[in-house]
Amino acid sequence: MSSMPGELPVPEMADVDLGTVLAALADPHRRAVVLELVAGQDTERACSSFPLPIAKSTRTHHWKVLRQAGLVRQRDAGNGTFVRLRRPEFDAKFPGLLDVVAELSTAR
Amino acid sequence: MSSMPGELPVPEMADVDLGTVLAALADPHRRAVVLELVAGQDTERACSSFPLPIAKSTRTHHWKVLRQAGLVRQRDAGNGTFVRLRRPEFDAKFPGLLDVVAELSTAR
DNA sequence: CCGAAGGTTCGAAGGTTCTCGTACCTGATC
DNA sequence: GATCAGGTACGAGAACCTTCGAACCTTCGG
Repeated sequence: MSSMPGELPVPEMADVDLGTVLAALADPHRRAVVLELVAGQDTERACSSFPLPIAKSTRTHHWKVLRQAGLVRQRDAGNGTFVRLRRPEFDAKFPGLLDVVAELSTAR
Repeated sequence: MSSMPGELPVPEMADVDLGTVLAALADPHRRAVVLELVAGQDTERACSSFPLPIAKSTRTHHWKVLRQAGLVRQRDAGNGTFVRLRRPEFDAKFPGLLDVVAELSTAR
């Protein structure tokens, strides 16, 4: 569990389980978010910038799931929070997974 | 829904949703089964040949989930049932997914 | 015919997930 | 200071998932 000022705690990548990752990616809302993050390279994005048709508290829940699955890192800036993929880290542990899922979500 | 003599019904591959697939693969027991099937190429295997530490009725449940996720085809031979991956079909719709997940489940 | 092996169906318990509303907090803006 | 936008924490409900046991079915081997 690393935690810097404003950084919400995330699990060590070594402790992240594949099953947890797949479960996190199974939800359409979360997959949509991850898809946008992948598309935007590893840039940081405001959490409020995702057009999810769900309540505020539900969004908070989904961010938590994504954090705990090791997919994203979240920074609290007082007003507004920001997310970014744990890109190099995640790919080191699960090479190819993010790209394949992003590819499959986009292509039809 | 195709169904031949002894073949349990499976969804059309076109109707299979990525979320459903990822959810199916999120479970450790089911992932273990899929992993073995991938390792054994696309050979058919007896359902009873998988060393799962769970009750009979629970196994039945998991086979159903895997069938409905479009991952396997199951044949009922009176005594004993048999499974095989829907390999060429599945890869056509979700290229790379099965290989990546199998790879990530094996390597550690 | 009888039993054992392999499976399905059913119902139920226990846990988890997704969802929401309400209350509350923090920074920026008026 | 009041207000607003963005978020979190908490509690609750509905739905779903995993699991099991009990009852039942079918086939094969004696």
